[in-house]
Amino acid sequence: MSETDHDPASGEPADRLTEVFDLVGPLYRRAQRKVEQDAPIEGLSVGVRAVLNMLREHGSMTVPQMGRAQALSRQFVQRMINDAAARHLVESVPNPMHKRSSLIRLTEEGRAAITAVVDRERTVLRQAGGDLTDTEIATCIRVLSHLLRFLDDVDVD
Amino acid sequence: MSETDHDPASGEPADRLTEVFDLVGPLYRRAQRKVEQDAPIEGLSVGVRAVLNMLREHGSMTVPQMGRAQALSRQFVQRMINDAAARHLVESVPNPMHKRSSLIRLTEEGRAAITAVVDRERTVLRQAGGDLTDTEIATCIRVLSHLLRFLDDVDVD
DNA sequence: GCAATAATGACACCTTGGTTGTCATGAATG
DNA sequence: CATTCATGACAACCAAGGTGTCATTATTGC
Repeated sequence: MSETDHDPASGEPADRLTEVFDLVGPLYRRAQRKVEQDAPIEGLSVGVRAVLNMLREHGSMTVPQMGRAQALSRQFVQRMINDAAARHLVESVPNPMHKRSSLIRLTEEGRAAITAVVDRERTVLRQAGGDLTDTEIATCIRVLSHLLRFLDDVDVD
Repeated sequence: MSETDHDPASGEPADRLTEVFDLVGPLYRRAQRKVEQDAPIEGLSVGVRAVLNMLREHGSMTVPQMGRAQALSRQFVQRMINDAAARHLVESVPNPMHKRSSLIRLTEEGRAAITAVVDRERTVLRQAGGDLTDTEIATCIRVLSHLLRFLDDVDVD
């Protein structure tokens, strides 16, 4: 049928990259649905989950830092953090570096919650991994990171 | 800065897959922003772009078919198609297979629009490709497809 | 030390991708 | 022929995420 009129195997890398992005969309949507259908146990919205996860892997940071790190608007991150704080998942501690913007830190409760969620996700992903090799996954990560870095010049706020 | 100094690359493939999804989110958001900041020339929303692109690569299909193909709700696809139809980017032609549900086909105008958008995106991606090899990209596509297929059991509608 | 500037927090509002629910209708199938 | 199923249309709704604005407070430059 109307296969790619340009031979994919020999084609420009750019064509293949289009394919990558055609996959990223559905993948993102489905993952999001899976997560929010799976994680209501902790009652974490996707946004809150995201910021908690940032804190989990990066350690304490300020709100604007988190926004920049994920190319999310400062205000959005703030809202998520406020939400999380209201549930005692994070707390703000004075920041020795910046007087005005305090560091956000996971509470024990928060750490427990995000760890539980991530662990649950990992369990699912372990099945999803299937026959994928480490090398393949590493390559995938490298490609995606590369693309992400390239698109990184967007400025929010 | 955000070196992975605390994140040992040890481990289960599942851990690496978590990384993949951690990349998919930001990538999706940024790509979306790039697209909609780049494509307002044609005035295509992300949704309309998506359905047009489906028609472009797959040929004419019915609305429910498109929904199933992308795990989007029938109604959402319909809205996008209606939108596109209102702008004469698609038209419905009688379907020899199903009397009731007509085939949606790209108009010349629609084909021109989606082709222009995709081409423009390709140009950007060509730079983004950089030093990525075809093999790497192919691997990435394989991994993502695999994951997508795994998450595919979601049912909408 | 003081004025100018930039960064932060707070809050309100908006857009939009996407779902769900419902209904009428017309087709497919028993 | 009766029933079921699929489609289109439309409305209500939700959540992710952005934008605009303002007051406040640091930080910087002089």
